[in-house]
Amino acid sequence: MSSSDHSLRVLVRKLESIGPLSAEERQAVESLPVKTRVLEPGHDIVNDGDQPSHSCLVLSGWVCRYKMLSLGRRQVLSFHVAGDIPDLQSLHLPLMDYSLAPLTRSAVAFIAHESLRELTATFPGLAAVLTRDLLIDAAAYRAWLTGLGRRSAYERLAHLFCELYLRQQAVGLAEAHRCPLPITQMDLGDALGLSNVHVNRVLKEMRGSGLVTLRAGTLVIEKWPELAQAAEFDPSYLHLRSGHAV
Amino acid sequence: MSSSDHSLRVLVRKLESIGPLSAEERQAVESLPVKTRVLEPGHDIVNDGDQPSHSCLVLSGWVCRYKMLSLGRRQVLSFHVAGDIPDLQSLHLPLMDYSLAPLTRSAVAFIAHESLRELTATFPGLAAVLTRDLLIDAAAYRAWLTGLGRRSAYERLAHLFCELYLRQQAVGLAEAHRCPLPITQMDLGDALGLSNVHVNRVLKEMRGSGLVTLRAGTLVIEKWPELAQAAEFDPSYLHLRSGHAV
DNA sequence: CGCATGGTTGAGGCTCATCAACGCCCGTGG
DNA sequence: CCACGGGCGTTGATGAGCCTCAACCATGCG
Repeated sequence: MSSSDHSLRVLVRKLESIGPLSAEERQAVESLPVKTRVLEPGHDIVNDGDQPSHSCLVLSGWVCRYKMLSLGRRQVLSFHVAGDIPDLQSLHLPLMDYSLAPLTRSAVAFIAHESLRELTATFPGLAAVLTRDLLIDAAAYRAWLTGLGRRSAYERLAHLFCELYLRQQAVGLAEAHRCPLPITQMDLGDALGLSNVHVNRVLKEMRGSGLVTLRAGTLVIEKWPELAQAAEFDPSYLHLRSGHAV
Repeated sequence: MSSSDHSLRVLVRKLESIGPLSAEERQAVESLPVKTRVLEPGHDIVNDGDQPSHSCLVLSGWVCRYKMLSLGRRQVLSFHVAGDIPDLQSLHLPLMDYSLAPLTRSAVAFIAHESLRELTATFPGLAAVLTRDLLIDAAAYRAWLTGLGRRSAYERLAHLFCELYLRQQAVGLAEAHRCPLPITQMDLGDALGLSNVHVNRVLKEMRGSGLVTLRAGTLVIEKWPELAQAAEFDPSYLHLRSGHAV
């Protein structure tokens, strides 16, 4: 079931934000066989403990990785937008150690591991880009870890906003000074190790200081320099190819 | 400058804890050219922002990854023991986004990226094992992230102890119910997002409840089941080949 | 012996969690 | 068309968990 509507272009765009692709490589990516689905929040894509035979490319909407603890405690590990393949690592590490779920209505394309193996065997350049993508992922974990361990609630939110803006900009999903952020304050809290109540209070404070406004699923960054400074944000961990002027 | 004393056996042992190696692969790893050094705490191995041309294999002692923030805030991202190559990712991601430092007097072997590239080009099986190692690293980040975000101080310490015990057991560094842990309470705090004072208090509490004792650089696990339960510890994220009975 | 490093303990305070109530928006069904 | 309900955002009150500061102790080393 090939994609007739070029939905795989979001993947090409993402990979090109990481490293250059040849025309052949672009072509090979775009003709990957996929199964497309539209998913609603509340229905997980893959679960902790699974051994999936496909990986999941996000085509639209927002998806997150998360882990659960007792007493309903949830930790969101990352957010994903169009172009991301959050469970790419299951190609090399069969057993899932986290779950994957849509946070909004999302379209995803399932790509068989077999297809990916064939692709990377044929195009070592693509294999290298995908490896880089996995390692950039790890760099993002390091940044989040630093935030959870040593940043205040205010700094954590500021840092997350910087990251999400730049990542979306890199794949053409952001406008000047604004980008989509259609997730609940609960989800933000679960990502930042905070309660939804406290997220709300910090957002109010940020709004008051005129740095950032989050409303109706849109993030508006009014003062990028101040925001980046408050977050001690250094974009190098995203390892983006392009500059990121705002 | 080859290793005359087979110091690379620690690497073989580590890689075999991840996946099987053929005799040729073992031989190839053991004959990697390396430069060995002994390093003292306080002198970083690699720094945030560097673009190293070598990766660093730990031969003995304890090494950590860390990131710094303003006001002296430090976040330790991982601990490493003999057999680990903490900055292996610099082979694919040239720019370091964290620093690497010894926590005790440590012996390390520097392996040129060029040598590693040659090795993985010749032995795809080794390339696969190294990739798996990088991804297991990411799994550990996820476990730590969950701890920092959603676990109490007590649970975080318990979880860390479980991880460090099993990882050392996997490469033959642990005895029954005990293993080395020669790092300061300050370092533990910087890893767990806690102050050294609070680490001290929680350790006292654990000692009191008879679960775990940490003294003179040795961790003694008196009640593994209770400890693992308190931590909600699930070892699957370590993706070890062997079972891990205690 | 004196000093440095790291471990231990107490007092007080701040950040953030929890609980609870209320308002808004929007979809749904009578 | 309106009543109802659920999800989400907002606000207040209270308290737990952990931090900071500061002092003191134990150990090891020159």
